[in-house]
Formats: sequence, structure tokens, C-alpha cells
Amino acid sequence: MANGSTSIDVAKLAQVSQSAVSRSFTVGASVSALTRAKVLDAAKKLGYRPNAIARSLSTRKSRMIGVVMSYLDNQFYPLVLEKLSQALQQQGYHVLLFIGDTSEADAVLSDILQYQVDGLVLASTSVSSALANICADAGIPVVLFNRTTRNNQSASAVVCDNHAGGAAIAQHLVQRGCQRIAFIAGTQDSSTNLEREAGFMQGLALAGQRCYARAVGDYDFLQAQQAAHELFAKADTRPDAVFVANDHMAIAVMDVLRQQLGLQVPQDVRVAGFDDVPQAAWGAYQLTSVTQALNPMIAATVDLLIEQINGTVSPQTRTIACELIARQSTQ
Amino acid sequence: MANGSTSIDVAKLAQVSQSAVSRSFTVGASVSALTRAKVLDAAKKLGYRPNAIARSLSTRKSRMIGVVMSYLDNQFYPLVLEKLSQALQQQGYHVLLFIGDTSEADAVLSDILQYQVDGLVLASTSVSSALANICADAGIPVVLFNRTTRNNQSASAVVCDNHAGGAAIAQHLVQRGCQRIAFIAGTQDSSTNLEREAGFMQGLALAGQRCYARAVGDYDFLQAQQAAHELFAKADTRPDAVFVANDHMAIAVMDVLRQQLGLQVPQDVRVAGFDDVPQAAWGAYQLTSVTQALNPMIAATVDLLIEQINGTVSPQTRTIACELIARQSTQ
DNA sequence: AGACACACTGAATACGCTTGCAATCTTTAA
DNA sequence: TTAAAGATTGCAAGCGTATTCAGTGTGTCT
Repeated sequence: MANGSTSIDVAKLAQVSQSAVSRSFTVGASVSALTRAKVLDAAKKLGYRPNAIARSLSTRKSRMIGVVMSYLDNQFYPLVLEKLSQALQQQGYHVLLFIGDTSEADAVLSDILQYQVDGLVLASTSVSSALANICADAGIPVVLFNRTTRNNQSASAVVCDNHAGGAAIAQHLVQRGCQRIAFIAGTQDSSTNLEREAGFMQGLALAGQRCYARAVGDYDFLQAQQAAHELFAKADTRPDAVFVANDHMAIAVMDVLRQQLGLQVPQDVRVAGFDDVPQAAWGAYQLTSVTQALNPMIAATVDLLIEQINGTVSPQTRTIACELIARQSTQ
Repeated sequence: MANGSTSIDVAKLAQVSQSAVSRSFTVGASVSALTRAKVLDAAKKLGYRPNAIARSLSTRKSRMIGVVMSYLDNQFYPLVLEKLSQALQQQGYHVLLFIGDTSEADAVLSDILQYQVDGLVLASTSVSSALANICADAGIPVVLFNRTTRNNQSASAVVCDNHAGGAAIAQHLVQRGCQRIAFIAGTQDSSTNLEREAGFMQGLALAGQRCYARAVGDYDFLQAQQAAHELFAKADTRPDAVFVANDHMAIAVMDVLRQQLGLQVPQDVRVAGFDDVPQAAWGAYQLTSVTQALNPMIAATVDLLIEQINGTVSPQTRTIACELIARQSTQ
């Protein structure tokens, strides 16, 4: 925290009051063009930069948004972070980033709150809904990204239509003539998994089918591989299609199917995922997936956040439509 | 920035001075156990949290580190961010994140400096070395991650031994019997590319070979595909091996080779990358690569940062060893 | 010319905390 | 028992900025 010159130094050099300096750096403040010019000139000479910390203390607004994410190995989240960060920057906000898992969640939240963030985006499944509510109750706007909570009165949420997405996958696989359609779940009690699974099951039911087999991958690469082994252990009774609750796991599953079990995708088994991460489109996978409309989701998140900060809106959930992208893996 | 109670409120309730409250929340401060207990009790009742902004203003230390990254589509960087973020958290620092490209770099840097960060990690190739020096000269510790600059007097840097890595790849491909070894460059004037390329060329020279062909991918997925098409356009003169300057591009290249040109890897062409991102190990690619020892690199970064903040060390460059990981793609 | 609205300006105070300093209380040593 | 050392404590002065308020000067309207 190297400190250069202060507004007082600039004021002296420019022969004006400190107030004038402050005003010169505030858009819409009452300063004459002449004064502002003198100030900016002096500021440049001194290499002066307004101290955002002091400003925050005075205005009681930090213009920082706390962003809490899970681990970034699922490529969906880096994308979220990248776009979110840029969208917030564009609005003049800054990102205070926290990456971690449940065990640290409490400490993390406490830290974040101490930094007086103006708002909070929780994109980590590991942050308990209780904590989210604590923050929201403390009066700081919270937006849950890609998840919801049961008793979510005080926090906003932005999700895609996971239910519809799951149903679309079911319909798609049935249309392709699959008869023994399996499911590999993500983290069982996560809202994304619950909704995707429910939609999927309902989609199957509508087509007169039932889920042929089910395993749990917990949104984890290794566990997904394990799950694939489970489901496809016996050659004569193996599924002819599998919907994996996200692409991250689906890719792990495809690798197991092809490299270790010698199966062909889609000839022997059709595979579908969810999220449409960039890797899903890679030549070696060509994975059918459901695209989460990231840009609208990010836009909704930022909107909700800012509107709540401005107090013009109360907590609410926004659901963004998603779309099935059919690729080679279910051809 | 919802404000709860202040240290004064707590002081009143606990019947002590405001100083006592402050001291109760400062490790190593001079407070009796009794006083601290009273304070903590009152604080809990009021839901008091120390205001980190005010603390920063007073101590002139923000305990925030600015982290500037490029886009996160190359999976190497999310990993860096994840580990870096956790390492810094562990040291009691927080990450102020900026993601962006050159065009915004100036504004971004200015923003960061206003927030009085205690240090800066630049992992974006897009931040000009001039800017890095400006920060460093302004007295704030800067660590360049995975890159160096020519006239880098004032900023520290942490890099892996790109030169050795490039040489190792060359040696490896030669050992495999390759005769027509090509290279696809990343961003041409980036330090990583320059060093990897130089090491590679030197490695080839040592083995009595020269680079058979060369194209530029600029560390970009699409440009790498283009480059692959260029190099492998003519069937009769195509390379029998290609070293791609990073995995992100190498995967794009493999996809083109296999899906669009009908070539087999490694039978027809051997492919090697650099970074050893998780995807390199995926079943469909099994890409030979050079692993950047991320943990040591992160540790060095955090060390350097903290030592510079404490003023116990002057800017320096740390080079971490790297290691070739041979996989299927060069079998 | 007089009244008035309006654009600027600077002095002073607040934001919530840390910390040097001097005063007080508690131990400890002799 | 008494003095000196040490542990606690509260006061008050910052940290660098924003902003209210009263005051100045300018221009406009009649």
C-alpha cells in the first residue's frame, strides 16, 4: 500500500481547497472548469490518485462485490468468473474473490463482510444457504448464481431452467431410440442436480420410460469415472444412453467408456451432459449438452445486484431459458 | 455495504473505551483477558464486525493483493487463480481480481492502485511491462507470474524453466525418431514463447536437426487450428511431429489433425504441448506436455510478495524447474 | 437599479479504526 | 513495607476523503 500524495498535497499545489480537489474527481460535483483544470494539472504533476479506501470509508460504499466460487476445475466456473468480473468492472464495481470449500465458508464470509462489500455473488455450492441468509439479513444484497435454496426469502437467485433442460435431454434421447437410459447425478442435494434430475425423470415419464439405472458422481471427475464403471460393469445389461448431470463429469464418463470399456460413443452408448462448456464442443468429445445462456445469466446477476444495492428491487429469482445442443455423442 | 454497529457501540455496551474494543480484535494487543471477554461478548450481542476499510485507512495496509489475469479459457490460468487465491487467503490476504486484455490494462491498473493494494500479481500477458514498472516504481510490490520483461529492474518474477522445457521436448521428439519436427508458436513476443522456442530450437540443434516448419497460433484456440491447417496442408511434405507452445493450442491442433485431416496421433504425427493442463491427461488426448510445477510457483509468488511487502527482499526472478510428461501423443 | 436565482468555493466535520502517550493499576523485587 | 517494573487503560490525534453549510460572486429578470 504505497502511499503517494493526498488530496491535500494537490490542493496546496493547485492553490485551492481540499474540497475542490475532491470535487474535481467526482463526476457531477460542483466545480468550475477552471478549478478542475488546475486540480487535474496539479494531480498529474504529483502522480495523485484518489484513495479508494478513504473514499469508501467516507461514502460508506466500497464499490466492491464479493464473489465466492467453488474450485474452478469445472470449466463452467472460470467462464462465469471471467464474464462476471468484466460485467462488474463495466459497472464500476470490483471483485473481491474467494475460492474455497465448505470447511472455510464461515471464515470466508466473515472476512468478506468485514471488507464492507456492497454485494455478494455466491456461485459456490458449498456455501450453506444459512450463511447466504445471514448476509442477506445483514442488509447486504446477495445473488445466488446457478443455485437456489429452499427457504430463500432474503437472497436473489439466477438460475437456468434446469428442469426444462433435463426434460429436453430425456426427450432427445428417447427420440434417438434409446431404450435403457441411465442417469449420473451430481451433488445429490444441490438445486441444480435436483432440478435437472426431476426434469429428466419427468421427460422420460412423458415418453413412457423410466430411468434405467442411476449412479452418483457428485460433480466430481473421479467419482464420475467410478459411476461410469458401476453402470457399465456388465456388458449384457448396460445402458444404451446416459445423461450425466454436467459436462465436467460427462467427459470423464466418455473417457471411461471409450478408453477403458472399449465402447463407442454414440454407436454403443449415447452420452449427454449439461452446461455446454467449451470442451463439450472439442473434436474428441462432441458432447451433446444443454447450453446455459451465460451472458443473460450474468446480465441478470449484475442487474439484480445493482438494483438491490440501489434499493429499487426486492430479492427475487430469475430463471433463464436454456437450449439443447445436439452433437455427435448422441447422433 | 450494510453497516452494523461500530466499535463505539460495542464499547458502550461493554463499558470500556473504544480503544479496548479495537485492541480486543487485534492479536497481540495489550488487553486483559477480562476486558477482551467483555468486549467479545458485547460484540457478539451486537453482531459487530470490525470494519476492514476503516482499519485499512488507519493502518495504511489493505491486506488486499491485486491479481490481473488474461482471459481464463486456457485452463492453466483458472488453476493458477485458484491456488493463488487460496495461498493468499491462508496468509490473511484477499484477492482483488481483474480480468481483461490490453485495451483496458491502463484503466485497470489505475483502479487497482486506487484501492491501495499491498501488492500485485500480474499473470496477464496483456499488461505491458511499462505498466508493471510504473507500479513497482510507485512502491508497490509486483510479481510477474509466468512471464518476465526485458528491462525488469523493479518487479519480481516467477517463471518455470521454459527454455529447459522446450529443449526437453525437442530431445524427446528426436529420441522418438521424428525427422520433420515443426513448431507452432504462441504469442510471438511473449517471454514464455520466446524461451520455449529458443530452448526447443537449441534442443533440436544439439541433436543435429533444425525446425522443419513453423507457424504461429498466438496462444489462441482458433489461430492454432489455422496454424495446423497451414503446416499440414500438403500430405507429402507434412511434419511427422509438432511441438505446440501450450496445451490449450495443442489440443486444438490435435482435433484438426484427427477430425479434419484424418491423421492419427501419434502414428502419423506426434504432438507435444506445454503446461500440462488437466485436459492434457484426458483420455481422448493423452498429450505429452511439460508440467509447470504450479505449487512451487505459487509458493514462490506468495513468498516474494510478502517478503517485498515486509521490505525484507528486493525484486528478483525465481525460476522453477519443470518436467516432461510423456504420454500417448508421442508414443 | 434592485431582487433573486444560481454556480462556486472553503471551512469544518464525519466516516470507523489504530496507536502513541500518559495515567493508572498490579506485580515483583529488595 | 516500599519502590520499580510491567501490564492495562483511556484520551486524543490521526488515516484521506466526501459532504453539509454558509458565504461569495455572477448573471437574469423586471
